Amino acid sequence: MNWTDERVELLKKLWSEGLSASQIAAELGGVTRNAVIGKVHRLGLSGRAKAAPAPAPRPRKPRPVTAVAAPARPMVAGNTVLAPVIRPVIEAEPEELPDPVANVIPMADRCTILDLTEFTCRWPVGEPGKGDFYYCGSRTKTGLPYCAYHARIAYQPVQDRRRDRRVAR
DNA sequence: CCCTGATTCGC
DNA sequence: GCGAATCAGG
Repeated sequence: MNWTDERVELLKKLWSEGLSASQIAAELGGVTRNAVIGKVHRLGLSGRAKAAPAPAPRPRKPRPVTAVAAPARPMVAGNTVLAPVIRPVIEAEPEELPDPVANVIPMADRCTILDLTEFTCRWPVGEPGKGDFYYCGSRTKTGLPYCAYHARIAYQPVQDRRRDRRVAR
């Protein structure tokens, strides 16, 4: 590709409009950004007036939404009042979430609210007051109120939980 | 590591 | 004159 009058005019126009050298190169086609910059200098139109405030502030990747603290309802187990469940703010990648099908809680682990300790997973299953309501009861992840499986679900952004449910159905 | 423009220098 | 390579910087 050679610098025809036409291409030079387009270069001048785009450069004055504040496009970056690489953008102009892509627009023209057949040249690299180095070629554009070189030409710009040879034409003596370096140092643009004002356009392009900052060198193309690129859009930032949207962060995964972080989980919000759950309502702090004290849990009672026998004489022991368990600390309210506070959900730490943790970022989780949706891809890392466990397979919902794998959520089979062994009968041996299931327990009522009375059986909960700081070492049993407090993930509720079913509706309170209904017949089949129980807690996961698996060994908790150290320092967390849930087992490894439910911790990952608990700290997943709400939007993603909703999406997963839709997909699973 | 993505990008920016500036400069150099062999062609 | 051209532009790849390189540099300095955001």
